[in-house]
Amino acid sequence: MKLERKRDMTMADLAAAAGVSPMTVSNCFKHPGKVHPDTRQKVLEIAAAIGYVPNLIASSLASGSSRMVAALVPSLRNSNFAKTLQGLGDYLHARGYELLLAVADHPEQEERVVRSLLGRRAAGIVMTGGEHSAGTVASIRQAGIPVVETWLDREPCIDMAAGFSLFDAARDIANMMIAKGLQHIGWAGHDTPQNDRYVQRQRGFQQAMEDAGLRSDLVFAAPESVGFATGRLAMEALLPQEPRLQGLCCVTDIVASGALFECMRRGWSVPDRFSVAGYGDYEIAAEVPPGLTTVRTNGGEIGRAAGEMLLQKIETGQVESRVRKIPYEIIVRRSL
Amino acid sequence: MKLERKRDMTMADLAAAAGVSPMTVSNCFKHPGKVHPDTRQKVLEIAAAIGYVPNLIASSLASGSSRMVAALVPSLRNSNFAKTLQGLGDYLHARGYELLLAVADHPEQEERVVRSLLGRRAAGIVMTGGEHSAGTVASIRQAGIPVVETWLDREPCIDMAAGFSLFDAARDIANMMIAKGLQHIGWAGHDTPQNDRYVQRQRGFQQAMEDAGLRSDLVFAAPESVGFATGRLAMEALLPQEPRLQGLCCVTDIVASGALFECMRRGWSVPDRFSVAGYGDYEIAAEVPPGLTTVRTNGGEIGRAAGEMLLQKIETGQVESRVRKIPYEIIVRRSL
DNA sequence: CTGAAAGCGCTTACAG
DNA sequence: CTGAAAGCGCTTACAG
Repeated sequence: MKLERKRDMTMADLAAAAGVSPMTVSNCFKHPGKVHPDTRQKVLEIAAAIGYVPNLIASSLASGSSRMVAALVPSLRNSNFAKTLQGLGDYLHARGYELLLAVADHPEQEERVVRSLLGRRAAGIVMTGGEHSAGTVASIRQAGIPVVETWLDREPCIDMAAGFSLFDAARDIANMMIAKGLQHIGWAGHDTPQNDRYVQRQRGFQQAMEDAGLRSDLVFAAPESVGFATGRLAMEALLPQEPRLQGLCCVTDIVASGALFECMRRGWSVPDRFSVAGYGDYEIAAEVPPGLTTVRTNGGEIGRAAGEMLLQKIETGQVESRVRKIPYEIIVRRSL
Repeated sequence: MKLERKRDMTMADLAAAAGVSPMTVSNCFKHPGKVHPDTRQKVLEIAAAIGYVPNLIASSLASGSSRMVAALVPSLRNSNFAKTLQGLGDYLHARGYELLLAVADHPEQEERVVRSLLGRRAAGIVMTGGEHSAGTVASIRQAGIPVVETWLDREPCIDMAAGFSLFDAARDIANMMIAKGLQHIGWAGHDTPQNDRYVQRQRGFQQAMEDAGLRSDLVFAAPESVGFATGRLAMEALLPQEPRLQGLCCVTDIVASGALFECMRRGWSVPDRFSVAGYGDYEIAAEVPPGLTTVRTNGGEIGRAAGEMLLQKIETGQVESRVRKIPYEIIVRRSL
């Protein structure tokens, strides 16, 4: 007994049903202006009636264009990336492109995913950050596909970049703590040399401390993933090192909220007894008592800009500027 | 002047370079056992050397199989979905399938996205929840593609389902509040009849209250999106209605955390002055003082189960059981 | 405005 | 173990 594969309804079937040639059907969808209104209406009606769904795989192969852009993020749990993806998706959809989402949180997986995206002939790729394995970069270069790296505003980049300087933003908020008169400030971050986005922030903090002639080595680097617990652990680790510790500069608002929670548990008033700075301006920043002073980034705009650059490059082969700066700002609340 | 489209390196190119026929090349990748080890090694070496990337679009068209499963989520900001996607992705990748992620947060967008997924001939679809527009359901049925609806454990479903009863879980935790002796309990949720997952939870809460002979209409439904602010707004709205209010049962841990923040601001001790129940056991539940009692769901397992059912259906045409129950549990901390 | 023919880059039986 | 031929469902110049 042989399993017969169910055959999809095809353009030829629709053409037969409508009494026209397949290529007239094709034109009805792709170049409506080229076919007589009556013919078009009839074809479209019959298509709807019989439930014809154009095979986009065949379409891509024949046309050599997938009209599909891929976005690669390291994690789905970060609301910043969610905003970037939203901004990117909205831009692409409005222009008839689709967004294919892929997740890769370590270099090996990234290489696998990139190969697959290239295999599916994505029209362009949006990546997160600027750290990629040599294999990934080589595949992309070889394929000659347009790429935008996001949360980055510097060259060298593989192709294009949209974002801001994570280093500058962290330095700015650390400087704000210093300007408040704090002298003993710690950093709560993540021990991951792979994650360049975290490394940049830590360096920005340290630069500010050094420039002010303050101790810059009160650094807690979470060994595992970074989260609410990191804020608590940082305080537990740093206070014994420096009992005069007056504040904590955190790699994300989540970590900062965890530090605020720890202050509540200890009954420490914020900012009188202890100050906390965040990064990201997540929703929690405005709600957690007493309100978190933080860096507001514009993830949505980064996504939109990435989409714009990518489509420009895809459609014209070039782009106005390879690097687009998306400003950040510091939002002052009551935690420092 | 004519723009010449850059041609990809093709299997024929690789075959020529290796001195074999294209179909031997194809076999090297797809059926390695069918080709002599020496030949295979040579082909693979040359492929790597010249940077050949198989065209998966052509492959899909020729073979009639995309080996690509699509997942549709309403939002990227929910860490529960992130876990489901992770569980699903891991399962699929281990079996040579890939995960295509799509986001749709309203019916209209869902229909568009589903049409596109069908057009790209996804091998199966994982959806979130059980509420879908008639158009979406019709397209899916017409295509005859396997579908798993997640966060659901009931029939009727379009095809298959994996999850638990959101209603039961909410009723259970409300019953726990009642068992503690609380009599005046409010609900903090979302005003969205479209979001069946929220509606089910609210009904579960109300059922518990009614069964206990208590007032079940102390309900706050956030008009906009639901978040930390919702917890605060619910308290502000419900307290005037019922000054004896003793606790709040919340649609998510985020909302519950917002309520805890409001208690801190008011200087109300939890749970003595006020009790709070969450839903989801997000990371914040264990960290926010004094610890949130909540429903722990198993998003990762839901994703894995969905993948398992889907591949079974894709590969064998049938499935052991159309509905798979994934248990939840109540995690007791100190907020009630 | 409409259509016959060739081709996109693979895979699938089927022979050798 | 290897390969010539047909075909997957579209689109693309090119004629009519």
